Amino acid sequence: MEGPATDPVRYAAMFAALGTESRLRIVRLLLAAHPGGLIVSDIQTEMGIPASTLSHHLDKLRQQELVAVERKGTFLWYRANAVRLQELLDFLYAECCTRSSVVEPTALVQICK
Amino acid sequence: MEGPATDPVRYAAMFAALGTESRLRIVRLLLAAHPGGLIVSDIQTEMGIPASTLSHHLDKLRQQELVAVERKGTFLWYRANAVRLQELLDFLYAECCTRSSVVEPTALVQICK
DNA sequence: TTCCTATTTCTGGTATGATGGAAGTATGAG
DNA sequence: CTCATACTTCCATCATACCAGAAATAGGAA
Repeated sequence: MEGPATDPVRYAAMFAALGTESRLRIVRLLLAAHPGGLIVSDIQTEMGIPASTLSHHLDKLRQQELVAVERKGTFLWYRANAVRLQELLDFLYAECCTRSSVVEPTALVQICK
Repeated sequence: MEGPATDPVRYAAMFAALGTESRLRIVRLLLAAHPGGLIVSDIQTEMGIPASTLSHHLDKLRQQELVAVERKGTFLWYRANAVRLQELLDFLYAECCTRSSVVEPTALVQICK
């Protein structure tokens, strides 16, 4: 019954989850590896941080559903959650565009080729 | 000499600045009032929080340049910073679109009318 | 000047968050 | 079963963030 989550509390929590360099880098890694995803040890190698610290960050990203995880044998595969990222992008875009004319619609599309 | 700020540290800080309900609501208020902006006491009335608390939030948003302030006589007028918001939106979009194919380009444009 | 309003800064208390070593759990191999 | 690997949870520490009353500053009016 959650709905599309128009309430600012959830979006604030999502922004907060992206609000550290470590977690933002993790999301970037997962986006670069999308849709295949990455296993924790590979993320750890890339990040260069202790396993427990990384696990905490992954947990926070998972709480906000910015990433999803699936076990395959011994390994846990993390991947970026496209739906939530799109929601976040839509929210920010709608705020800047619908509520005001801060952002021009055409500006964004050019970025993606 | 700052440049367009492609580094994730700054974007993480910007996300963090939007990562509380209070500050996200403030930005929404300023976007709704764009480009005129609002004075502090009007924001306070809308938010229902103490002046000192509000001032701290505004300071944090200003540090990340998500809002700008200008004094006109006795009043301080705060307004949303279109440039920074656009940068943030572009960053998120570029990550989701260029690095992967998480987000379809067309999906966003429809939102704005 | 004095007074009033607007807003910030000071100060301190409390809570939340980040970090990481150590121990625990889960899965698969042999 | 034992063992090894992958990852998490437990636990503690430290830093940062949030909050808000009180005091200070800035500007304009009289």
